[in-house]
Amino acid sequence: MSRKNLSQQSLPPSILHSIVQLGERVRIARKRRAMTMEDMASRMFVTRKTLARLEKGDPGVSFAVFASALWVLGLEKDLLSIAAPEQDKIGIFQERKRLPERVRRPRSDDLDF
Amino acid sequence: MSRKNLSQQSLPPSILHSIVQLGERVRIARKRRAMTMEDMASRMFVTRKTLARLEKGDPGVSFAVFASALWVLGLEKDLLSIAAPEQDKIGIFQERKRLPERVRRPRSDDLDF
DNA sequence: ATGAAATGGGTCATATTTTATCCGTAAAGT
DNA sequence: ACTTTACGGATAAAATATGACCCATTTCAT
Repeated sequence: MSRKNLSQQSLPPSILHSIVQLGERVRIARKRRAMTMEDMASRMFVTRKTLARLEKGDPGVSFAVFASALWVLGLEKDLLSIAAPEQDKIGIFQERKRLPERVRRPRSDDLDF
Repeated sequence: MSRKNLSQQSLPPSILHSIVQLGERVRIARKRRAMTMEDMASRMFVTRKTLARLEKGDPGVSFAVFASALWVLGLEKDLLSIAAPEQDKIGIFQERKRLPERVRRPRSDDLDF
């Protein structure tokens, strides 16, 4: 009903800071490429104001807007450096912790290799 | 008025693919940490359904939701590997191209160093 | 095998984003 | 210096995301 807790409000400050910083980076990259906000926004299929919100670090912009910006800037491959399973130290450690002390031989009939 | 062109519709397939892939990565990281969707969602201050949309690769989820997920997973530092100005090859190249052939000495009175 | 718990999916109400447009200001190029 | 233009801010309307609550199904541990 009331949607009391949107991420925007109770957003950890460190996250908000990261988002603001990413906005600044998008702006820097755009300027380096000598694109106006209008130009870039149209290539992203959004309006100038939406791009402005992104560059300002508004946490409410959709992920698609952010991804589109990276795409227009030619930086879309950066996306896939996020949460890569093979780099996830915590995840790998946790996974190992769940392995059993001793392995049990399967019940002879369901050998799947 | 009509909001004809939302990013969701005219979204380059390669971007959509990246978003879907990121969703899968979030799901993998969550499972590795043995968290239920309900558990993780509550730590993110969102509902289970919103987290489900994220893991499914819905481009419409807000950037805050995505960032919160990374934060809960302990992967928030990954965010800052995106669009880093000092790694932006295209940007650096474009910037250099804009430098003038020859530098002009400033008009003597406005030396700012 | 069995039962509890996790996940998937639908609907409705509401908050928020996004668009479109106008105008003022600041900045850049000539 | 001047003129063009990019940028920033307010508004209203439409589209969408999000939350809350429902139940069905699957998955997991015992």
